[in-house]
Amino acid sequence: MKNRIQELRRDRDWSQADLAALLKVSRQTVNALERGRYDPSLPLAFSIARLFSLSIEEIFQPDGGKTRDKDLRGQFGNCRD
Amino acid sequence: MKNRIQELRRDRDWSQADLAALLKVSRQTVNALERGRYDPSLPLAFSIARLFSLSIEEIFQPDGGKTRDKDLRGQFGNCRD
DNA sequence: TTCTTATGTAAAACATGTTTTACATTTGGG
DNA sequence: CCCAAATGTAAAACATGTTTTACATAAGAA
Repeated sequence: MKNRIQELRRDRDWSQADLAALLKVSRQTVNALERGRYDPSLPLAFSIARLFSLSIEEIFQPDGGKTRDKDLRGQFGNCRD
Repeated sequence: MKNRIQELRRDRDWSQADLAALLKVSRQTVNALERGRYDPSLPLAFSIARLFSLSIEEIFQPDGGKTRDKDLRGQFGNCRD
């Protein structure tokens, strides 16, 4: 998943710490999100979208990561519950 | 976070297992999401939205849960890193 | 150069999301 | 009633997201 958090933050001249405070998460979380180390939870994604007055889709874009199909080879034919 | 997954699934006459297969997650995950036991990851939310050809915002709605402010009393005034 | 702010990183602990296995309950059709 | 499919639930294990503490580095201002 790609995101435009850094771009949107810089447009507003906010530091990572500023943004973290507004979102009420740690600065490390903002840093990790900007650097693509992991994706935010859905609730945090909503907070981010609201803060920037954009839709989630305008900020986050599936990029061939987890939104793409998993590799399922060899995992079928035995799927009892 | 509220969601309309069950409604959208029933509109299409799919079982939870059908939907799980389409999303490539377990049936228990679909059940848990419908029953509001937890929110999906952002990537899974995207998969769900795409499957139903809707935006994430049309399916998921913050409902006063984690999207609302945390209780921050007494947590400020000492925020060194 | 020194001080300060901003940013990158790391490890541990903890919280949340997901799978697997397994079983119970409900529902509708025969 | 009986049977099958659908749904609800639970515990353990594992994966991912988040916080806390702590430190390193870069860059700019004084």
